[in-house]
Amino acid sequence: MVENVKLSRRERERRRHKAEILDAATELFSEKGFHNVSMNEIASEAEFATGTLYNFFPSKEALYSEIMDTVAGNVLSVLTPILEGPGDEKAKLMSYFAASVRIFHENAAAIRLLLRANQGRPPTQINAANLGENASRIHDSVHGMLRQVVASGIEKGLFRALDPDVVALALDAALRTVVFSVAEDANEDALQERVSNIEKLFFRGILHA
Amino acid sequence: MVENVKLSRRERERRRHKAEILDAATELFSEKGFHNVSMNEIASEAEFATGTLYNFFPSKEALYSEIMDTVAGNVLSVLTPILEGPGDEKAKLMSYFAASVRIFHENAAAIRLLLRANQGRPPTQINAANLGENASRIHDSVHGMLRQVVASGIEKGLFRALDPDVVALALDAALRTVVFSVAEDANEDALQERVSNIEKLFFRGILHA
Amino acid sequence: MVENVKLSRRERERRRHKAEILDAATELFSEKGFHNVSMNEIASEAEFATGTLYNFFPSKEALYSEIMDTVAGNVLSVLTPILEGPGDEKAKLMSYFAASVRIFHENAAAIRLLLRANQGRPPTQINAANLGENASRIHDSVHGMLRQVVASGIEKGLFRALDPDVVALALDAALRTVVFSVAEDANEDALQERVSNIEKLFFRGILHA
Amino acid sequence: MVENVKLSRRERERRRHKAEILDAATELFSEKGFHNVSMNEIASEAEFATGTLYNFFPSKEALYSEIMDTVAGNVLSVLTPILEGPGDEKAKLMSYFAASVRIFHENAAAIRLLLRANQGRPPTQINAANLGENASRIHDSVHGMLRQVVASGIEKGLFRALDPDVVALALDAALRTVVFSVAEDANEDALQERVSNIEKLFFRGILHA
DNA sequence: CATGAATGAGACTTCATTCAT
DNA sequence: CATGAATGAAGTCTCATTCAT
Repeated sequence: MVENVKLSRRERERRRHKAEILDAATELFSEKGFHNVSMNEIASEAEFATGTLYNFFPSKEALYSEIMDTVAGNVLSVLTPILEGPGDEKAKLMSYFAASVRIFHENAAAIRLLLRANQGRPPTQINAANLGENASRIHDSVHGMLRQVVASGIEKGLFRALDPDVVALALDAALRTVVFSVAEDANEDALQERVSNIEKLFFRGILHA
Repeated sequence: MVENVKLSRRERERRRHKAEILDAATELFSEKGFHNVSMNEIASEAEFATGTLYNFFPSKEALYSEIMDTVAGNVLSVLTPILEGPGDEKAKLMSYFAASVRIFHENAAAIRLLLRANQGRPPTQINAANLGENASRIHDSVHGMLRQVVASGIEKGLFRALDPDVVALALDAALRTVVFSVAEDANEDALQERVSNIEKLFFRGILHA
Repeated sequence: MVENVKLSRRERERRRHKAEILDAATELFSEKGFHNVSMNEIASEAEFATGTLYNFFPSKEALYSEIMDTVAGNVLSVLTPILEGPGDEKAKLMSYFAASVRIFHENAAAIRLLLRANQGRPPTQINAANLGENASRIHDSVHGMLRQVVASGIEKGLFRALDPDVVALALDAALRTVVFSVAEDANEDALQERVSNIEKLFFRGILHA
Repeated sequence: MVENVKLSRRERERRRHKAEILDAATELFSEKGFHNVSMNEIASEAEFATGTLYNFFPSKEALYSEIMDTVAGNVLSVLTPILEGPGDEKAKLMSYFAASVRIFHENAAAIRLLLRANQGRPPTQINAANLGENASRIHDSVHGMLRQVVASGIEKGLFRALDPDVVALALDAALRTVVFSVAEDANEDALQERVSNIEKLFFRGILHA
């Protein structure tokens, strides 16, 4: 990003402050849930005054949304090239598994929040309007790509002829659940070990004998 | 239920009213989430005055808890005999799949609520105290029984030697997600069709060739 | 009272029930204060349904008032003949002391409530309207009679020429405070012993050498 | 108070606002009693929004408590040096009388509230917990010091051998009652005149002939 | 009269948001 | 931009009172 070059001190500070707020909010939301965290609490954790938050975000929901957008961007920027790039379907799925584990360790709190925001498909959870829609969008995106990979694998005769939608759903759900079944501070090896079980399970399940 | 015989009209009305409140609350909670539903809203939906709710439940949380307890009881009363009863492991899992589909159609709104309350393992979502603990308990119960079935199948040489904990987690997550991926008013056949895909996927994945 | 003779069973029951409610209420009010006792609580303690209370008293305040009126009647019916009857002033005061002690043991809870309701002269305590006015009335009555006795004693040259209003106030306050400084279940002898100290104190204070 | 020097405008305003709230609350509580005053009423009287009160006091009870603590501090800071300082017992009592009158004129509303909160010894009046405990503490403190003075006077042969506990109780009760028997806006001379009657009464009552 | 569920006004309290400094 | 006191709408819960049975 070329823009980094010409940032004034003011602008750099501004970004740093915004990031501090986002970090504090992510941590608190992840820990206690959207409704059990007040703006005062976030401000205090970020070491700013309450009003300052409103210089960066027009509302509590906007702050929440921005967290979601950020993590969604992170996740998609990693997963999209893998799932939509070149390569055979089995390899894509393997990369997807590996990448998911990595992303978890980088964005633990935010992802935990993301996952919790919108479990299945159902309506909004955060508020009646549309707070969870970002989370939904990323789920849908990943799910769509995953389904495409599966469908394509089936077409090529690589995978068994199961409903790609169901397979993608199951794959994603199982992976996410297992990844988040380990404590947040678990070491990555333990996690890898667990995930490899899912790989074995699924590959045998979908691959043609 | 023999007990019904001896109930006074008063008592019968009281139970009916309580049930009406529970139904209204379940519907609203499921739709909008715990924090986005007010007691006034529930009362209004149930066609009672606000204060009336407090003749049945000491607090909003207690009302929520009772919904959770009820659905937990329903689910466990169906699943426990299946998973802990007699029979070989493969048959148990098949029954588990079938039963899950059936329970969904009976308790749709409440289960949707249950599932959403506490996704993975993480801390509470509803409030800092322990509102989601019922949901957790049932997840843990089902997961434990499932893991036991898997472990037992592995011991007998029926299943491949994968981590039973991971397998149980994946199985449960995939099933739940798929079940709830269909619209609430979907017909049962479509659901069965989708679930049968999971069966095929998993059985091939875990059964010894 | 002749009326007792011809009371139907119905009427006798009614009175008994009313008395039971009054007793329960007196006990509770005395213990926890007017605002910390609910009508449900009183009903429950008296072993009646909530609505039944309203067959006897039009409101919570009326119930409270009736307690006050009753105890006021009791107190005045004992004290009035003593303070306004015949006899010299010193003897009247001595009888007043003795009678006060006796009344306490008979109406402990209610009097405790009475005393607490309206301490000095000041405005209402119970509610903005006039709930404490009964308590005020009896205070004023007793105080007036006492002042009259003192004034009369001064006129006759029996007592020192102090302000009768102040003397009456001090006498009454000191006596009440001392009487209620002993535990509710204290034995009467201890109480008598304490009160005799007040007698000595006051008589020396007001009698001419 | 040197500390005032370094207070920021913000801090000064904050203190002023807090004082305004306390004043409004004291006035209202004193007039109508704790339970008959709502937080909205206090806010309105103090010309703030309801929520603002909670920036200063965590609860209505805390607000009440702070009033009590303040007046208790005022009273004790004046009375303690007098009753526990040097000097003979008769002089102490005379100073105590004079000081009580003075304190009344300075803290009228609050003291009225204090006196009313807990009349004799009995349980709590304000709420079941312990709201009145401050009032109790100061009563007990003053009473204890007074008793000590009386006991000491008796030992020295200055006072007659009466029960010091009873004498202290009577003294305190009589004084308080008389002090509060005058209208809040009475002039101090009238009050002094009344109190001097109590002095004469008591000193003749307790002093050895 | 007795019952006790239902009512709904009103109390306390929280918290997202604003704004003067 | 930063501050943090002020705001006031909204939420949970209590309780005196009513009324159909």
